[in-house]
Amino acid sequence: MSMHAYPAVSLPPADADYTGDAMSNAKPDPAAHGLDQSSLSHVLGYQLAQADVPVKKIFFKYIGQPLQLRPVEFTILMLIANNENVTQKQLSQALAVSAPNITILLDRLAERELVTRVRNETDRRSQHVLLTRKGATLARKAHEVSLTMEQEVLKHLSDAERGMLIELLQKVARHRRI
Amino acid sequence: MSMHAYPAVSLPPADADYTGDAMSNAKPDPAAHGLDQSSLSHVLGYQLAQADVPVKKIFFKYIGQPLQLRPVEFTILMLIANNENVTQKQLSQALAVSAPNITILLDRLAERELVTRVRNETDRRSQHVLLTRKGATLARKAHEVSLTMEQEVLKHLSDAERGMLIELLQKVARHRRI
DNA sequence: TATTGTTATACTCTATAACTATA
DNA sequence: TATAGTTATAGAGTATAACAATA
Repeated sequence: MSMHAYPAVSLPPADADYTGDAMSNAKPDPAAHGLDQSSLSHVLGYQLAQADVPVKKIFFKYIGQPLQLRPVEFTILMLIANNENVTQKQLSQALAVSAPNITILLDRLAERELVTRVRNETDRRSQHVLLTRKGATLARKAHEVSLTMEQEVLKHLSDAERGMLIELLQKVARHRRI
Repeated sequence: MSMHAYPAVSLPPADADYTGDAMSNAKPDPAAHGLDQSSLSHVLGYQLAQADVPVKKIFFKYIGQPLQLRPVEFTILMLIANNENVTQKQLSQALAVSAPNITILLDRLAERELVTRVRNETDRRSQHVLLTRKGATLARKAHEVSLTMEQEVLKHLSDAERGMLIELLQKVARHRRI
């Protein structure tokens, strides 16, 4: 009656019969705050959420605070910067953010004069979203900072581990294609 | 000032700088929805959000809907089930959820008669959170289902890859200080 | 004075429906 | 009739401050 479908590697904390006392572990997870998390160690969603805590904190330190950008806003700027004539519909689909939410997000960015909307003349229902000069400058800065930020996020991982982590996450994300 | 999660985004191309590894033969995906997302491929928070999309979807199918538990509620039940005399403060820290939010979450679980609070007699400021009989039954069921759920979440990964992914996420989570 | 937990408040994200303007 | 985008609204999540009880 094994709890884990996959083989234990070096770090995972406990096995199926582990019932008590998280502190008896040689390397207790600091994130656990002394709690036994063995019944959650196989739950990917839990591990994603735990990993997201320091990642968000570091994002806020490097980009959120200094550049006044939330993650979704940062992502939108990156996508607009790298895609000519992107429409709101495309952003909505690519970001899996509802159309009303995209409207509100772009309203806010437009109010800060970071983006503008230009009506698509070949199909006047849609609009192209563009960076202003100010927006392009901020996007460039944000991308630059993101490179430094990732060094802190992943500083305890080797280059091979970083690549492996990204690749495995993308493999999981591939489910979304369904 | 609240930070909202990275948006759910479709797959970006694989990291071009990653020199590869025998463990995975993943190849770059065609840009989703015709958008170039390469400027985000190195951003871990973005990759976490992507992976979280199918993970959440499958969670709701297996646990969220059938057992009427949101992810944070599921997690709380698991932690209470495996930790005697856990306090709200411990839950708050372990889950990185604010104290007021823990209060509200436990209020809701208590209203469903899944948990009870018992004043700690040695330090009457704190309370121990316990599962009721009904809560223990639900927690057992939820844990059982979570094992099946993970098989679907990770069905595209080999056993070695699953272990590696969990291990790497825990390594990132270890950044947490507090 | 500090800590545990609660209450109150405000702001954000999300989901949905209804609306417009175009096609 | 279908699509792109907007507006309106309600629900849920979370952050913060102020507060109570206890240490």
